[in-house]
Amino acid sequence: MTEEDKQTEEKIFESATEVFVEKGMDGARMQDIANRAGINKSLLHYYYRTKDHLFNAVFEMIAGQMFKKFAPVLDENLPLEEKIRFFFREHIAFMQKNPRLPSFILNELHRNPERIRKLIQNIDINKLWTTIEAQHKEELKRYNITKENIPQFMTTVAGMSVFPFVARPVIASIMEKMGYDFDNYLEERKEYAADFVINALKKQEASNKM
Amino acid sequence: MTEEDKQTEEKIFESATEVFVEKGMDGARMQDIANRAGINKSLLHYYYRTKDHLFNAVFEMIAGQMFKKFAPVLDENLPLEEKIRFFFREHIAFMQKNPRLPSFILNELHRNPERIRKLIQNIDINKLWTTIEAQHKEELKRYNITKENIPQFMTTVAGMSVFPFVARPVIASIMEKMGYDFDNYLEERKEYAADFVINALKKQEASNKM
DNA sequence: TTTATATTTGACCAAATGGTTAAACTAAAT
DNA sequence: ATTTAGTTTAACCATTTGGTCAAATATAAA
Repeated sequence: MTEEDKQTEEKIFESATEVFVEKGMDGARMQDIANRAGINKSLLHYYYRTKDHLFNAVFEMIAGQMFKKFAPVLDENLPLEEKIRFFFREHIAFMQKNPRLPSFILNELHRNPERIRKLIQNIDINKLWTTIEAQHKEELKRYNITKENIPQFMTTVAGMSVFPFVARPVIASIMEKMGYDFDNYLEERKEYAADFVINALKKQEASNKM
Repeated sequence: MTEEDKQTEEKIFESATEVFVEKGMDGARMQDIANRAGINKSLLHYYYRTKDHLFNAVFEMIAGQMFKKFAPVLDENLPLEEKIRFFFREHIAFMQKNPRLPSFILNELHRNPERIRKLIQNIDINKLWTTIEAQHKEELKRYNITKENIPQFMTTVAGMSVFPFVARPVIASIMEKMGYDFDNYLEERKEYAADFVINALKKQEASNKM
């Protein structure tokens, strides 16, 4: 039945997501996925021909989900400063709920770089820049953000948000030794990161004037 | 012979390093390692009993190498600002030569978090803080870096340095689309990151005074 | 030179793993 | 009720893979 059908196919997809995200493509085992879904291994091949197919389905969904999280930043009609706060709040919150996604995605992109082309092919980066520039012309000028240095700025912002999750095991261990709580650190990071970036920009602005 | 011996064992180690760093533990194949070393697969087991043993040997060497790169920052007798510049220059330069190490290390720590304990067990973090505090008491106060928020600060700095390498495929692809050069971006990042961090601190300082 | 020791190899093995298939089962259509 | 189509399963297969072993080779010691 369509109902039962969806249930099975969906269960497979969910279990596959779990296993792939946790172990990566190379470490994942089809039997493991079948076990978690509580079904026979053959069903995996019945619904998704091969491990590769199944993995692709999962990866595309995950990567899409992650990239979508960046979009609202462009839509929201907020001053740059507020957008920065908005971004860190939303992005870190999303990763708090899905702490393994960043590592998973970056990792698999590393293993298979061609995948990236497919992910970013629809994005017209020059248009993106035009949009941003239109929205924040004065602020960008004030903060000395140019088309030339925007990659530096963007990767700084992205890194501040993503790095804690990519390096989670290390950071969490060290913090444990210091008697601090990692979850608390994440919570505080939403504000700390935003403040840090905004401070850097404002100082830049001050230096500019001289 | 000791000479031949070392040559073989070393060749194995080098090939293993290549393969493990490139493919990770799960993706690496013993046969692949043997082929690159130009020797019989059995020799791998002769010198390093199992794949796990071989991997451990490689990982410990790599991780040690990476962590050592953080040490000079503490030794150097420089003002904080200069230390920050020194760190980004040295750390990014090291990773430029070994662009895959960060992903490799973080990944494998993710796969086997217990490994971290072994890596950081010798580090007395409280003592580390005392050292830093002694070296930069005034600056820390000025910039409002406390024992409570130092994890935020340290991960920010580490992230700015490491993230470009962890997310290299994504960043490089997007930059290519923009007509920019990734290697150039890395080169510029040494200064950009330092400036950015120092700016953030200085603005913090300015706000503090009010 | 002969003996003992270390090194290297090819053949081999057992387990794991992705994938196939034919049969059994379920449920809707006739 | 019977046929038909879709779903699920157990048994099976071929290949890969980490690992072993005994024989062969080279090297040092006697």
